[in-house]
Amino acid sequence: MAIQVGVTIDRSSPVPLYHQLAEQLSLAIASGTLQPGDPFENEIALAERLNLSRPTVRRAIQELVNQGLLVRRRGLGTTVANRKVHRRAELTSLYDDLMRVGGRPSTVVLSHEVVCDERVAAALDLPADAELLSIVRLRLSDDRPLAVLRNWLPPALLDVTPAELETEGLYAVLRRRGVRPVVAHQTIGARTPATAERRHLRLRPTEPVLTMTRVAFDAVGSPVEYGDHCYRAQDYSIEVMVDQR
Amino acid sequence: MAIQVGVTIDRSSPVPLYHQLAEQLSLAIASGTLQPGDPFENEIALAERLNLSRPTVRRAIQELVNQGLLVRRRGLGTTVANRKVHRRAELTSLYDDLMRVGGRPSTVVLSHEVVCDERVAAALDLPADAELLSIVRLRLSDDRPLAVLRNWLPPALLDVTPAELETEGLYAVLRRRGVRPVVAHQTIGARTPATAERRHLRLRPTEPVLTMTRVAFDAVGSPVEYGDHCYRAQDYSIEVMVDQR
DNA sequence: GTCAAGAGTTTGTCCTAACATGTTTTCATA
DNA sequence: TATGAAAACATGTTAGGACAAACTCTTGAC
Repeated sequence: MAIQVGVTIDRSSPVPLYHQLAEQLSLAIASGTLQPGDPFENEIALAERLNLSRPTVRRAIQELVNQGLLVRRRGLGTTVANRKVHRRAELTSLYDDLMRVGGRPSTVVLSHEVVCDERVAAALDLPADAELLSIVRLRLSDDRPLAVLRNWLPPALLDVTPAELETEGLYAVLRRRGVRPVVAHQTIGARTPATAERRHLRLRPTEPVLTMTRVAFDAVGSPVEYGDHCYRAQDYSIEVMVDQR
Repeated sequence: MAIQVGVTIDRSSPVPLYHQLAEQLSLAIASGTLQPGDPFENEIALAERLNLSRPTVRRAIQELVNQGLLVRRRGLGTTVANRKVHRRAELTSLYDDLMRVGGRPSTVVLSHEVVCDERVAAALDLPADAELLSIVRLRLSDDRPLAVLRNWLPPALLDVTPAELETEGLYAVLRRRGVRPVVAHQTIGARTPATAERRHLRLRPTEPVLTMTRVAFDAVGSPVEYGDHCYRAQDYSIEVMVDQR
């Protein structure tokens, strides 16, 4: 039999109804109230029970399907997806990643200056002579060096200070300014490190680094950040969810 | 002024109207008929002109927004997004990638046998004693070795033959069987290669390999493939589009 | 006993309609 | 002339209904 999830809808809230519903269903799945394979209450019954219209309920369910939490099959109904396919939203910074796994991250700002760089400007879709804030940071986890992070910020963000960057991740700093990256293009590779990088990361001669260059934009397509990072390959890997819709 | 794109809708086609519209708009953007920054005809006018309802037109536009082709702003209208943020659906195999850039890829099947592997079975969410088809391939581009590809396929795909794999990419073989991966979880790293890998890839002692392990599932959450690949880092990088919705 | 037709269930598509909310432009007033 | 209110405009949210298509399961015929 279909499982009835406890949901409360607040019609006076500014949060859209479909989003309220999606959040609560998502929580029910995350908390284990709904297990993978469990049949889901059908759209029409759910709409009737919650006094919502079918399009609203449908949209909430669609949101979870897009996240890979639910699977719909015509004629059969909707079921909770295999846990392995649950995708989580990505686009976090290394600092966030380390915080989440309980590391004790710290940052040393190696360099912080305004520059012009034709190649970076082109990648960010800015004029070639645009002033960019160039930042080089050494990221450590529990006092062990982990990565050398080179970043360039667009003209609107020249006021980012070294002090901010030593206490927070770059993305947190951007978020506090209302800048929210929503799409990024990353290229991931590997190489033997340059001398300076090897020294900073305390690598032995044969050890490789994992490299990632990233271009990030916000919702309206304004450039947010260009990054060129290299990581100690022994201690770091990059996880990516890929999907085709 | 808003640009009117030429669109023809075939109501007798089994293809949903919103998808017909989305495809044709997508084409107009790809072909350059619509340039980045161009204002888009508004939803209501477009619906009226094409004799479609607003929800249908909205859905088509939403599809393109999800792909990053369009940007909507309430009160302002919809515009064609900056070309840099156009994301393209990923989840292609190395073979497809090489074909696209005009390389001449070839494949040597090094090993092809049915095995049991507890670790792989767990990743694919299968019982520990499930029979898996283990495949090891050497991928070459213009006769230069590029990657060593180790893959494991679930019990339903034990009939995949070495001959197929030498003429096509793995994903093409799966597609012909009606198996369509829609979501994958990848972990990307770097390391120094094992002796056998170094020999196959003709690497000098200090050169690193880029590694990628991948678990792929289809739309209903059935496992499709487990892959453990290593690439010549000099000749290959992995591109990923990341987004937050 | 087996196979096929049909009923029932559930999601997929499409429509009309109304009101809300955020932006820009216009125009009247101080 | 400057300022603020209102209008015009575009997307966002929600509702309710109708029919289509895919799948399962039961029933009935051979």
